[in-house]
Amino acid sequence: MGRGRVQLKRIENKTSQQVTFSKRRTGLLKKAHEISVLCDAQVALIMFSTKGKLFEYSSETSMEDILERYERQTHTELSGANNESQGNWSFEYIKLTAKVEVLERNLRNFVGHDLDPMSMRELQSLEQQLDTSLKSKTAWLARALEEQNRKLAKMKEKEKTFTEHPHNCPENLGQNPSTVNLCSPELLPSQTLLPSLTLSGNLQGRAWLEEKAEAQTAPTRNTLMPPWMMHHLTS
Amino acid sequence: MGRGRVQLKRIENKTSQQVTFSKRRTGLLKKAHEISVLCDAQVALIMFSTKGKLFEYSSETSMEDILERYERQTHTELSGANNESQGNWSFEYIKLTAKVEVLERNLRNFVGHDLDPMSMRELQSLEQQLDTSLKSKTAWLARALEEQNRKLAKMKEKEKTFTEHPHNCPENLGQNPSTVNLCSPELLPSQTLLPSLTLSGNLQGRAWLEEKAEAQTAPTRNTLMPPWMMHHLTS
DNA sequence: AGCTATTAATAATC
DNA sequence: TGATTATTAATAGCT
Repeated sequence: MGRGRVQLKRIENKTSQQVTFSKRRTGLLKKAHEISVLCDAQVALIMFSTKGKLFEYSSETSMEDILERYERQTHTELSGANNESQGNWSFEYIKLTAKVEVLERNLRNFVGHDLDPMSMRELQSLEQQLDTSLKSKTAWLARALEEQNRKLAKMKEKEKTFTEHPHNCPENLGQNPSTVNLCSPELLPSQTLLPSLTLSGNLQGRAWLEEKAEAQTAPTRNTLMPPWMMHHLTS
Repeated sequence: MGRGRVQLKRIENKTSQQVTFSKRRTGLLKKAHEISVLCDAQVALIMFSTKGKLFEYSSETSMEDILERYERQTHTELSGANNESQGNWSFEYIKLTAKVEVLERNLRNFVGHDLDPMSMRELQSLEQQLDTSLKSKTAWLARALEEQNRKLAKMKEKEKTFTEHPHNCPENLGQNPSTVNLCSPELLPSQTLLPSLTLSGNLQGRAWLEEKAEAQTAPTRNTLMPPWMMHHLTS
């Protein structure tokens, strides 16, 4: 809806990208508000500009409420270990570590391979790979934690027996083993990380956007939305 | 943009409200996707229909990532007490967080771009930076691990002693408060991450890290958006 | 920032 | 729902 069609592709010119972002952002916020009012829907919209600036909209109920509801509705099936309990911190840390490593590896790959078009496309699957990687790692972590906990539980029990003789053991030694120990040797980062991800052979469906971007090849004017997005359109 | 203007007011007729929701939802999702691609923005959109059905969109990076980033950016609260080990942890964690953000941004930048020689050099610098940072992080972790392992060894020994001499209770085991415990409750991750950190000097001033004020749209003419919404448009 | 020429979204209707 | 069409709304390209 401007003077000429626009193809769904990243605007390279920083300035016009900025301008477009500003205009479309306004439009998007407006439409988000409209649908929330017209259809009495709860809407949360979060946008980060390239420079990292945050823009947000949330319908009547606070953003936090909506996000909470979202988490509730999505994270229901996931392991309840997501609570703010002990393991979380270390878990998050390890997660980040993994992420960095994968990112790093890919960057290295990037540099080393002089960035041919293939690599570029492969790069686009990075996020998905990250997700996968983290998921596996999570499983692994869970197993490790469980084992560790079992050990600690054993220890604790022994201590308990121990403390039944107060005169012999005045201190409460149960504090330390009461928490999951993420520092066990098995959890060394280097060992924690999964084997390197293969970049090759991960092209499934990712090139979709780019292909659509070059509209010249597509005589049919099809929807501008990628297939994966259609999933959300099912009502 | 239909046959007649539409008032920004809740549609009473349930059926037409539903129809409108369906149509506009599609449009909104599409536009969210478009702006994310065109302007290389991170976008998260969450919608709950009146009936409670969830619809969502998130640009490339996962929804969780975006929401995380959102929380990080909004909740600028600081955790109060920082003891030694805790401080280290937080610091490292925050550093990692920042790093991931930078990495992701750069990856996003590279994808779809042709890497010019300059960028290439920047990339290498980034990599170096990462190595250094990761090395220190690893070193720290190693130290923590060592200590933790020592503690465990002691415990085991104690256990052994206990088994052999039930009435003998070794002292000061696991009492060292400075002992690194990755699982200590005070280290809850949910307690905040600082706003983005600069990774270090040689990353600043890069073309791809360019910090520029966003060109803001400040509609003087009162469009359909209520005043309170304008807040989001304020720089 | 403003100003159009145009395209895109969509309300009404079938 | 899904398609069609008449209209309005959003905006790309400029200044």
